[in-house]
Amino acid sequence: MTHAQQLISVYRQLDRHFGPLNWWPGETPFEVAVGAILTQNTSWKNVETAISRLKNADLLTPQALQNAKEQEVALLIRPSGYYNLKTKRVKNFVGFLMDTYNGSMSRMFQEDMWPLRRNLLEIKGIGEETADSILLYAGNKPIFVVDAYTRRIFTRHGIPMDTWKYGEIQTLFMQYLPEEVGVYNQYHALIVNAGKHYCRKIPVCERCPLQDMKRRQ
DNA sequence: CACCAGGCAAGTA
DNA sequence: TACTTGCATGGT
Repeated sequence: MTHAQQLISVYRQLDRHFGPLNWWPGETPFEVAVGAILTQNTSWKNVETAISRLKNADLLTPQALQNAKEQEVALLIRPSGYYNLKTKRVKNFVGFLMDTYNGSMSRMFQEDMWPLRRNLLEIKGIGEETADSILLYAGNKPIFVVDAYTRRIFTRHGIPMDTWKYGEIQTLFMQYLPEEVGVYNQYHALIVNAGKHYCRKIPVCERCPLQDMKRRQ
């Protein structure tokens, strides 16, 4: 079985199991971007709480966040963990958005995808996964998001991605999948769902939808 | 109690 | 280039 066939096979199995997931949970592109930063190495449940608290304080806009004091933001996003660090990271992104695009996400997404990705990566606190999550789920750009679940699921099912670089994994998916936003969107959402339910560090493999694949580790 | 969660940057060898 | 460490809350 080639890598291409495995990627397609996993997609089909997970898609049949979970159905359409319609990611990302978030009402606006800006909310999606903030969520992408807050969820770094943190459970989504905690991020939901933090996002709700920002909304209730009317701080979930670029303008409001830029004007807010660090201490106020930190207090509100406290449930998402690393709150001092993430306050700076969110403000770094907001500063870029305000300075470059007058706070407009739609203006930002008028840029071409790869140049914009390079610019996002220059922001302190935005790495490859966060940048790609913003591009795909806030901007509907055709880029594949790689995360810890991707490495773990495919390592356990025969492709040892745990030792691969981010770009190597991303290139594999983007080579062998149709270059469509809908496919990249759904695939990463499927992987996160599969990871949460069946492929945590402490494995829960009994009802794994990928039963027929050879499992390692 | 220990361990984990939809990472990232900075430091060291 | 390839590790290691700090960052922090809430759930299992």
